Amino acid sequence: MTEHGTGRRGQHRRAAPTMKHVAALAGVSVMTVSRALATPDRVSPEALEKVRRAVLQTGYVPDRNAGALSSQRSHIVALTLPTLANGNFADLAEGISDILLPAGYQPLIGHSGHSLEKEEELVRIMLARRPDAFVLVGTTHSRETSRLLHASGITVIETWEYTDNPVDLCVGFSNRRAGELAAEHLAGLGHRQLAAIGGSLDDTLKDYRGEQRLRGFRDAARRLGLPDPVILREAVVPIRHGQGAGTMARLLDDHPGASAVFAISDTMAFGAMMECQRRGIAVPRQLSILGFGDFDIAGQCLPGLSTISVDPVAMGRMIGDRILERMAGSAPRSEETAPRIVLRHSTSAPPGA
Amino acid sequence: MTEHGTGRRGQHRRAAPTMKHVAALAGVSVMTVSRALATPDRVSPEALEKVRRAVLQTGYVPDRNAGALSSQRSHIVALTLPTLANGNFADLAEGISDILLPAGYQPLIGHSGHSLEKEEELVRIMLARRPDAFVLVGTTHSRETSRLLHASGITVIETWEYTDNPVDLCVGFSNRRAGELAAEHLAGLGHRQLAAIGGSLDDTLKDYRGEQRLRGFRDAARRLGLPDPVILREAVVPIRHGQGAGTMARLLDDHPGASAVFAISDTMAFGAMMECQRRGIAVPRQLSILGFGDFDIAGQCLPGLSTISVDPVAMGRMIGDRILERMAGSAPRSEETAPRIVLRHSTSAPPGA
DNA sequence: TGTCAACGTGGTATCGATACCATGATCTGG
DNA sequence: CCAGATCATGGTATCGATACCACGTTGACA
Repeated sequence: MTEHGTGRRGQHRRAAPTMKHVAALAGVSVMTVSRALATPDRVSPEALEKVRRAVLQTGYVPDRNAGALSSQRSHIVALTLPTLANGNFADLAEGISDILLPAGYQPLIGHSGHSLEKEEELVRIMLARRPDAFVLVGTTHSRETSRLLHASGITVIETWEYTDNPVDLCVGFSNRRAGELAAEHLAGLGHRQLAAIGGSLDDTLKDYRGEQRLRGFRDAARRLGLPDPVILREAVVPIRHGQGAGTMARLLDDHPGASAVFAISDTMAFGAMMECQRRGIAVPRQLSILGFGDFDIAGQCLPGLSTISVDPVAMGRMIGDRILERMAGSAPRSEETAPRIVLRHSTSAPPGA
Repeated sequence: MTEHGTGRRGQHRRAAPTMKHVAALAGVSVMTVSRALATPDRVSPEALEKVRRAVLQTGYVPDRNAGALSSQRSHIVALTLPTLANGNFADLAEGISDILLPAGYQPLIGHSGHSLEKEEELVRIMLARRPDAFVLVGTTHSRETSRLLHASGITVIETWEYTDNPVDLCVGFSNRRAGELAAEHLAGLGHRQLAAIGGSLDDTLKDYRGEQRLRGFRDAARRLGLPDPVILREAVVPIRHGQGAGTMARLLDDHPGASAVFAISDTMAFGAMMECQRRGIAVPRQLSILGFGDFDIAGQCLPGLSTISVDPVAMGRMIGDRILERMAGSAPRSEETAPRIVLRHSTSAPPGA
């Protein structure tokens, strides 16, 4: 009687215990078990205790996929990141998890390698798990990605970049504003000839958000009456293997006039600093360097790297909160967060000032 | 007719299209649709074409959870990492994904924050999704974790640390061996008084694998006839916020005799190098520093950090391959991978040599 | 030309849970 | 003391897919 019925479905691996097993052991119906686990206050204390014991004894873990099928709520939240190997995105994911896991939601993480095609593929695969919400990094997506998400009819949250016209909801900062902030900070220190180093524009691996930062940087410089910044780009996406050293070398060789450099990411900024060290250029006395991202390394290197922080953990938590609100039936609003300067010791007034 | 039956289950959000919708549109049965998607070669070309068109038109994405319930194979692989904010683990996850995703498996990633209690909680939550396989980092788990995994009867792969007695399968390296390698390298350069810096032994956040490395380091030094290495530990888990600078300062103050330092992670090694730079101690001329992990930063800093690499991407792919083999019915074997030294410029012969 | 295998297709039961409804027991109030 | 509400519980249908079986068609071969 405690064995499963016909066993027709072939010889699978030893099956995990089901609610039916627990119910039989506890001497109650499966419905009572279901309620005991989901809404304990609607079950008598005695029944609850019997169920509790049976669960412990069997090592029962409910099958949430089956539950999802029945209730039409999977309690899964999909999350597509460009890559895991970037502290900021990892932090974002951890922030989201911190909020969602205790609330009974399971984050499902994927990485697209900065490619819109891979993102689309990923979205398709993840939609097959019927998430209750979908978090996307960035606001640039393929046409088909948008169509799929729209057809699925689920909550979509775009992040890492603020937009006034989100697909659905948006929690993010303005990359353009981050760039402006960088220019304003450097100009405020007295620098006039600015420079910036960023990622390239390969066809398939565009760094959309980095470009936004560069644009904001240039526009702010113009607005402040400075000459147009020198802007150099590397041949690859800057995060990870883009060290910035090569670009910095080009900058130093070809544009010796610049007294301050904004790097599109801390990784590049660090590489740039190393190139300076190699050449015996003192940072910040001879050259100021400003990064972006506030990665761990920014606080550890010498001199400490001044950078722009967007607090990804906080952003992740905000996203988690928005999702829970939406799941609870309320209508949360999009939110723009503010990037802020973290001052350390890699920026100062220009040499002759 | 194309509308769903009773609609009894309340007013949900706009529902995603189902196989029934596709079947109706294509003018075939749901079984034919199912086969068209799963085993196209068992369906006539005409039917296949009709289904294909209907799928495109509806934007249909199959519900893999429902499929999993029916077929008893979820095509989910659970993966518990200590943290995402560690390049090595992120690489491991990407390596696994690279293999599994194209094969139709979905990695489900969680992070335990180095805590066995959180790992257990995570395992429980992930088991609720009925993964076909479970990948765990490390070989130390709570009693209940082991019980749950055992009761579930699924494939378990332990990694990041090799053991002869795995729960099920193991793909990893010997942390002890990594430590030995470090001592052998430094001894081979002519160093006699070695030192090592590592993570602390808090009660809940033990760095088990780091301790193994330290043990291997000490044992190898003894075996080589060197005096016992000085071993200092930080008060927190070394990765991420453990910069190593403080420990290095203690080492320089209290044990000036050591000419070479092995750091339990590149993060600490980098902090140690910065402390040396701060004090004007030349690396490697006055002091050799050897790291572990071959993080990106090791190749970027000055001098380049000599370190021990365990090639996490390759390990991840190996894990993915093992899982696929197991799923295909064969019986893959555990595998021990070999850590190897990556020589850069932070280690050399000791000062007086 | 008849027999049998292979092939393409559809019907039905089922996976493990929850929604909804029905039932009987207990409680509350006039 | 009984009507109506509340509570605890169980039975049944169902979520969206696949496993298994059954059937009709076609083609190969003797």
